[in-house]
Amino acid sequence: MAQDKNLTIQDIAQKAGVSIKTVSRVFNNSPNVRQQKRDLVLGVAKELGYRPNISARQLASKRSFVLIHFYDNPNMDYLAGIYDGMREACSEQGYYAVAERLKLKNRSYKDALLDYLTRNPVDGVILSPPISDDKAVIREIEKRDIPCALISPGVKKRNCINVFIDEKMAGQKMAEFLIDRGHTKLAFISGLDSHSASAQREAGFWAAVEAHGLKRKDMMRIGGDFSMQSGFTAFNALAKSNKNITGVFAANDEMAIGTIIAALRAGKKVPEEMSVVGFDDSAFARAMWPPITSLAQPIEDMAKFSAQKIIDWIDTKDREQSHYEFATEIMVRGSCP
Amino acid sequence: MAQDKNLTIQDIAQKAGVSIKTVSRVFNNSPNVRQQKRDLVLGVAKELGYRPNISARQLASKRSFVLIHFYDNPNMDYLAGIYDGMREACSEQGYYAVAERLKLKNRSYKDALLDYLTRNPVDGVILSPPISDDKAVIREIEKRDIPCALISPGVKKRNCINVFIDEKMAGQKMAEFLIDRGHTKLAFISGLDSHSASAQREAGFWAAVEAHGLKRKDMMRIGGDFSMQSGFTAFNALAKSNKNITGVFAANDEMAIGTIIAALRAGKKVPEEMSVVGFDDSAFARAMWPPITSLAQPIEDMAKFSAQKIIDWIDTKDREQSHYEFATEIMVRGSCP
DNA sequence: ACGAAGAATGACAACGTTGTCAAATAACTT
DNA sequence: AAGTTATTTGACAACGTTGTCATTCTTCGT
Repeated sequence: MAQDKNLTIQDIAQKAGVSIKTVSRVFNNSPNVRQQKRDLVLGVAKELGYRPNISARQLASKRSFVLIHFYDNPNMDYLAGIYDGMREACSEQGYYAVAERLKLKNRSYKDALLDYLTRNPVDGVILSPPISDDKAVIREIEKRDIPCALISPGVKKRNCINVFIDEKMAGQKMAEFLIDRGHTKLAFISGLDSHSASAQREAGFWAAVEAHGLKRKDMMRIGGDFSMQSGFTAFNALAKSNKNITGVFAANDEMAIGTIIAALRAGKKVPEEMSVVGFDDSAFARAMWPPITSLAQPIEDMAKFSAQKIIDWIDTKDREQSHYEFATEIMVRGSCP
Repeated sequence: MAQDKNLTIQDIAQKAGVSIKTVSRVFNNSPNVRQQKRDLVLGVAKELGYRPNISARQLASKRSFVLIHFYDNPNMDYLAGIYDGMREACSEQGYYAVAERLKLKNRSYKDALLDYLTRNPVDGVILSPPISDDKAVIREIEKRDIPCALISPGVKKRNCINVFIDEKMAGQKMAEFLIDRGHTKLAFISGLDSHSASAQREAGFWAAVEAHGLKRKDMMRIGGDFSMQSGFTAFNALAKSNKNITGVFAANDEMAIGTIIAALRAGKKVPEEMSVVGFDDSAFARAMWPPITSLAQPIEDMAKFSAQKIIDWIDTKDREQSHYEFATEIMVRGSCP
């Protein structure tokens, strides 16, 4: 198998003794092909190492074979994870994975979307936070009957494929991780309000506080914006208070890093005098020193799964289900061992 | 202009009163079309908002309209810059920008390349360090007559488009920046040997030392590998020596960050007791605290330019020149103000 | 065992470009 | 002004698929 040469459907059809159209049907998972022929064709194709010509497919079918990921969160780690996952699913099925930033801050982002959609037809869409919660965007996509998957949406939509982790439970797990290690005075550093995930993580935080009978007045809640910078300021707020916080839970890794650096500058040892946990398991969290204990979500798997489900949806014109929850894992590292 | 509807060459030809083929010629910058007709066609096309159908083009011409960037340096900032630059040039010309990692560490990377090239035909290639110095890769690409641009190659190749900055001069500039601020005891933290850029930056460093009559024995040279981790260890080496180094030049930002964090942990203030400069002007260098003084190269422009030149090369079957040098700039920030 | 209905198959024309090659036109030569 | 040559144009057949629709096989009910 895996020969070169530009084989065409013609070649396969000839060798298998069937018509061109039957081969085409097999490769499109179309119904109405006897299993026996299907196997025959697949066998011959594999033997000869045939790969369909995407351009011809696009031209004839008027499909684009493009799956696009619209995002507005410039976290490169996260994006790379999604892209890799998408690509894995796509390349198996002869689709293209594409990513495009949609800046929600710009007033005209909806026009940009429409513009993009008319200029570059796409067969499926994946949205990540915060766009997975943008009703206007989702509406436009639904209006065009484009299959759509939402990664970690704040509210699940019934017409989309929803792929998510239990953010609240994850938040609770992280808080309990701190509590289990003896910390009773905790701080939560929140992210941007436009990301509903931050609020859910916070809810989990408070649920853990409640469940373990800790006093709310020993807790602190500091508003951040997911940036390293806001981690610095958060630490300053912490230091100014006399709450004697020893456990910090930042809603993402960048803020955790910011907190740790500010702490180091202030001469406070991490984790000896203060433990910090993050969220996202980013590359920098691993590279920091101390490396940061963080919650890992299987973002690459989630993206791959989303892409796979969208492709199924395109192929079958029907999707089985719309809710898929993924498991998370705490990566224990030096910042809170 | 910019109407919707799927216009075809046919429509334009009709409205302009010329043949389909003439329109095709105009859109391919083919020679042998009277300027008058060219303008006419272009005008009509613009008025109607025509956009060529890429699939049909690919199918008929057997070109892929794909420009691919092969890389093996997982620095996301750098990659994103290159990708954005490529995409800008590509989208103007109806090309696709694609990126693919080639892991030089894997013994089979050459097979992976060949595999990729036969599976996914590409019209042009852009290589970034360290791949822009890999002779085997370059040879395979030349063998297939695929136009190729090298970004920051260690040695320029005459059959490729070479796009670069003067690494040695840049290194010298950074070292002199430290010297100008009164530092006389300097350290250089090198990167991986496989990146020739690191050696050139070091050469610049020593040139500056020489030019300013500083004593070589007051200097330190510490081997790193571009990772944050190696920045930590570098600082430790620094601290152990009794050279009393006050100015550190790291061959990239990650190592500069590592150095600073290690310094903070050791209770050494940056920049008060020690100044640190980096290289690359990465997002994290800007976000750190203190933010890091770093050398910015116009990587996005360089990539856009490379893509543009490759497309010209494809179109005209001939390239004008092969060496293009870009200017750099020191971004002065808190780590060495 | 005979239709009727449904499932499986194939012939052939799209799809929107570019390549080829011949025809028409312009630009020189002498 | 006629003969050459170069430039410009266009007709028509690819390119490798899928859509449509007619045809042939199955299966099932009676």
